[in-house]
Amino acid sequence: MPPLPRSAFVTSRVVRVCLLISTHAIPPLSYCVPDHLTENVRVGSAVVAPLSGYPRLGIVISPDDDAGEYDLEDVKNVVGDLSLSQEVVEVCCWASEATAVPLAAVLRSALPPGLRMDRYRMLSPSPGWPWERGEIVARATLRKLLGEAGFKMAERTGRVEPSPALPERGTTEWVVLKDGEKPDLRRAPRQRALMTALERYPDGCPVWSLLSEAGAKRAALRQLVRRAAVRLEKRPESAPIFETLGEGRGAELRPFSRSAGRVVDLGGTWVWRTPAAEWSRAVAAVALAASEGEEQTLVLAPERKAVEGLVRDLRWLLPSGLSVAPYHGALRRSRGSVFEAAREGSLDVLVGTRTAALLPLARLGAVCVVDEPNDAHRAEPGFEGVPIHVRDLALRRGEVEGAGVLCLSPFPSLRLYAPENRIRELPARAPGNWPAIRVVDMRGTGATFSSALLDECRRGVSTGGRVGVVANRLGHATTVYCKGCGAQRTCPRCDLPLAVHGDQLVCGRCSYGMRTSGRCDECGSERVDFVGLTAERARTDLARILGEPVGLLTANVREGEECRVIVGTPRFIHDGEWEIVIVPDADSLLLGSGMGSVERAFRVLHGAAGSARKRLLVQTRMPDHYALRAALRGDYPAFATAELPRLRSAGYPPYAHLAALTFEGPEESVRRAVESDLLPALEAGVEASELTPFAASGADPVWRVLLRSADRSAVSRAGAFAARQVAKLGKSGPRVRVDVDPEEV
DNA sequence: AGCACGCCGACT
DNA sequence: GTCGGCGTGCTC
Repeated sequence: MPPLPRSAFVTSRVVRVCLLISTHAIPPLSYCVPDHLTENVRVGSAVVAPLSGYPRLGIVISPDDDAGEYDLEDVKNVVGDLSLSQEVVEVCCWASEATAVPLAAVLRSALPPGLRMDRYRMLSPSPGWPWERGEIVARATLRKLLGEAGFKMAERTGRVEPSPALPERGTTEWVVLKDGEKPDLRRAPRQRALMTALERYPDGCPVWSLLSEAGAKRAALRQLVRRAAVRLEKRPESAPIFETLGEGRGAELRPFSRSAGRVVDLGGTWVWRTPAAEWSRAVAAVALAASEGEEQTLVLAPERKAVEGLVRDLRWLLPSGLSVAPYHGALRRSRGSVFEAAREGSLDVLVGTRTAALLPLARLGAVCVVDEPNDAHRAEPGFEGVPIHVRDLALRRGEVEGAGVLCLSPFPSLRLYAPENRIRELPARAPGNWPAIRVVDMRGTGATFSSALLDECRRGVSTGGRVGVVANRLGHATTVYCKGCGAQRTCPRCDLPLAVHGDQLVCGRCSYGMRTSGRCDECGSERVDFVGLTAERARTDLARILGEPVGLLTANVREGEECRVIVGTPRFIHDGEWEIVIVPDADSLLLGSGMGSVERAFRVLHGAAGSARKRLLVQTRMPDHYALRAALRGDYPAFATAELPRLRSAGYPPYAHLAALTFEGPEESVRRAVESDLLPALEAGVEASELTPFAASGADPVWRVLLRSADRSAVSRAGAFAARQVAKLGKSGPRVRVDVDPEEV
């Protein structure tokens, strides 16, 4: 059972408030709590507090009993509907420290997104103003009628104060069945599917939901409107909170309930190596176990699509009487009501993307991180969201809120799985099917495609099966290796693969650089080449040789989906169903220069095997590579045992922590910021790489410094320090992005 | 001397 | 985020 919550009410007269101004320049400030507010102010409360005489919004982050001899201002008011839980505040404070992101920015991501921060409450209107006391008015309206100076005066004198509003409800288009004669739909299967689905909803159904349920396009619906079988109408957007519908389907969850029960009953962090096909049932079992103890479950999935799939599955898997809601960016305005339901405790299961990781839940019982190693679980630094992997937030939340945390993946990230983390493991579940494996040794061949590969494609095509060809991700840093012997250019100091930056080979760890040379150091061959077969090239070459159209599936391109042979990036091949899967260039995966590239290679190969029904063919010049061998056997523990010591000796997470500082600006200013400000200020135990030029995207050159330490908080402190220094230089100075423990360097 | 402008630090 | 203080540099 989770521990009882500590008393959240603040007894002290002074509290520390983090104003919601995202800058490194304003630390949390102390304010007095006036008597009439003591009942309402607690850790997590959203309050109005003055800064330079202006009322601002902030979150109470702690009591402050020993607040020096300061002449403190009073907290002006408490904003209802917005407060966070004490536990979420604690996790936010930790996340701010861990990521070097201002606390205000982290707190914002725990508040409902789409919050209208430009709303003001009319406290005491001047005579003649067209507003009533208590009315909510937009800032723009106030400015227009009062003028800039008049508005500021109104703020200063306390006639208005900020009062953020939850996003207003929008409207949704609904389909309603019309009375009367049904049209003849014998030759219109799509329309028929729509009608059958719609008959289950006598009161109508939102268009988007009906279309996805019936698997139909808008065109089919339009036909039905024309035939007067249905009509469309706008209705106020309803909260996307769904009742569960499962009846007597408990049998499907039974194989999972024992493990799920352990997570919920014992708490703590768990990994469960489970194939993707079972995630919905595993999550449902956890949610069911939590709901039996009257607790809520937070499910975190990497993308919107995965969220929606899980919501759909959970509706049917969980017994009726529970509620499930999705939460992701695309839901826009309707997120407000989900936020509210989660916070007040009326929602049983919330399934969301990383934007939901910090959402306050009244009685959090379990957190599930679905597809744990997926990079999409982490926001890119500099974009919306806190640049930290959801798994790290979930672990911390579980600890603070006394909730069980379950990470699901057939191959958890090693930074999670490392035994030093003392994370418990549930009995792994084997994939239902493992294909026959064929490894083609490409040593001594200059060809891209072996005859075995081409035979396999032809066989697949002739027997009517689908063939999936895994190509590498596009635009990733490549390395250089010898096509004769398979030897790779490595850093003489670190023995890690060198990455290509223009005509330079650069070590991602120590910034050692050398020029590319055309000859192999090992065998003298001149067949030194860039690693990496791009998806487009694989597609055109294969199509030419096979004399057969070949499809292409990547994040940006979807072409020829009906083809028998399809080249795709790992994600799209893993999600598909294939008779035969081919990895034509395993080496570019195994030889990647990044710290996680071997781990990623393992996942791509393991995942490729998992998505092949009959056969997996892999071309390589390193047939004995430990990661390749372990992946093709589906042996994750063997891989972890081999790879973890490598991570340790290379000084990568979880054994050491990195902060990647990316500066943008003229060389001189960047050098000054790094060499005279940052480097002398580094704590003992934090080492810095040299300042290296980095691929520039805009007008200004981009530079990168890596900080490394065994102590995670030391690198993030250094990162925050750099951010503060650069913030002081203002617009004229360089810009910096801090990425603590990036998934990739 | 008097004023515009920009940088810097304080604000609790 | 917003303001005021202060230095610089230019003008009357």
